[in-house]
Order: sequence, then structure tokens, then C-alpha cells
Amino acid sequence: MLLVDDRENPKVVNKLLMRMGSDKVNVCRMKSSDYTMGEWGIEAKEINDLYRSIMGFGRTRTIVDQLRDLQDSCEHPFLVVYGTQLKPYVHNGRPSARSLAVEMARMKKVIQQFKATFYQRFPKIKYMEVTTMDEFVEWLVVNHTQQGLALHRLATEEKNAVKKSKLDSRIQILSSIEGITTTQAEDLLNEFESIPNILRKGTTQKSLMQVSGITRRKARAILALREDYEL
DNA sequence: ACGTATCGCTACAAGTTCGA
DNA sequence: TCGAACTTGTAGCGATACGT
Repeated sequence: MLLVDDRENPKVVNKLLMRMGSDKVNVCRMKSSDYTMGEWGIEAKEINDLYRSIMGFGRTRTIVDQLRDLQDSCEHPFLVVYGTQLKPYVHNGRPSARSLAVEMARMKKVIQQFKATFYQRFPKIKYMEVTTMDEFVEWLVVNHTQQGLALHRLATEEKNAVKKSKLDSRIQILSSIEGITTTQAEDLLNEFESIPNILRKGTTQKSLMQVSGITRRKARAILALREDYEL
């Protein structure tokens, strides 16, 4: 069983649910990591989010606090950073090329310094980088498979789970699409019965638009899942 | 009040499907 | 194979929300 924090990037959660199925992925509120499988506790960060976490922008706890918790609470902690494209954010309107370059250099330096002292500060945590979100999902799937189902460890894992999600995983997938509410997701499932039916070749934008509240834009976004999951 | 962003709706052109 | 019907992508327009 792979436990996933319910505040994690919904794109990653959806990809995992589609790859592994809802019987192997449990979305719940986690205390100190983003993902848990067996004795592995995994903190995942998109590269730009890593920078913001280091700086403490827009959050109450910095990454140092998070990693200390992670290190203390599980036997095999990991920090996985995915993505390579730094996107500098500059305040006050349209940024100049110069201000972007300055911010980019600052981001690189901050991340570099963080990595340079990482093992000094968190000797127990394994640090790794992957280039894309898809590669990170693949890493999770492969390692989950390698670990086996690890059912005997479930009790340990579930200590970390505070609040289990009550939403049907199919509704979670649909309602994570921009603009789709849980009610609309329920209506879609009532109409089409399953996600494979919604995404099958015969389903058109027009047929999805028969469902109350589904506009052409939303129908297009739903059918775009075919591309994401290569259906 | 104004500018901007976003969204839904519509029209139209281009591509696809399907039956004769 | 051909043409009608259907589907889809795109552009334009108006309504609305939001920040200044």
C-alpha cells in the first residue's frame, strides 16, 4: 500500500491512481511525509517548490522543519526533487530580463547551498533528483512493486495517517480537473458509470456536455486525460 | 471607474466517420 | 469512393469577478 498525503499535487496523485489503482494507493492526511510505503517516508518537492520551501515563502514551516520531522519519524526517509526548469518569480509587474536573471541566479545559489550542506544536516535522509514528474511517478511505482505489497507493515504505516479521505477515488480524479466540482464528477459517473467509459474513444465533448454544468471547456479538459494517460 | 483575466457561448473551418 | 453528418479546434464576443 502506498500512502499519499491528500495535500500533494493532484496531478501526481491522479497519475498514481491511474497507474496503480485505488486498492494500492490510499490518499490520506500524513503527519510528516508526502508518501509512505513500508518503512520508506518520502518528501517530494518540485524544484521551484523546493526553493520556496527553503526560503519559507508562503508557508509556516520551512523545509528544515519538515525534514527534521521526516528524519525522526521514519526508518528510511527520502527527499525526492523533481523537475529541472527554474521559474523565477519577480514582484511588481512584468519582470525585466535582468531581474529574471538575477532571481534565477539567486534560486540556483540557494538550492546549491542547500544541497552542499544537506548530508551534514540530515545524514539519515537520502536525497535524489529526477527530471520530470512522470519520472517521479515511475520511481514510486517501480519501488512500490519492488517492495512487494508489504502488507505486514500496514500497521506501522497507518500510524502516520490521521484522517482518511472519504471521497471515492474516481471522484477525486475527476474533481481534480480544473473547473470540475465533486457534484459534477458524481453526475459524470452516474451518467457514464466509470472513468474508462468517460475516456473511451466513443465519448465526445458533446456527450459530456449533456451533464449539467459541463461546458465545452470542461469536456475538453476531461477528454485531455486521454493524452495524459496515453489512452 | 477602469483595466485585466477568466469563463461560457457561438460561429466557422477543417478533419473524421460512416453509410450508400 | 463520395457526400452528408458529426466532431473538434480556434477565434471572437459579452458577462463577470477582481484588483487598483
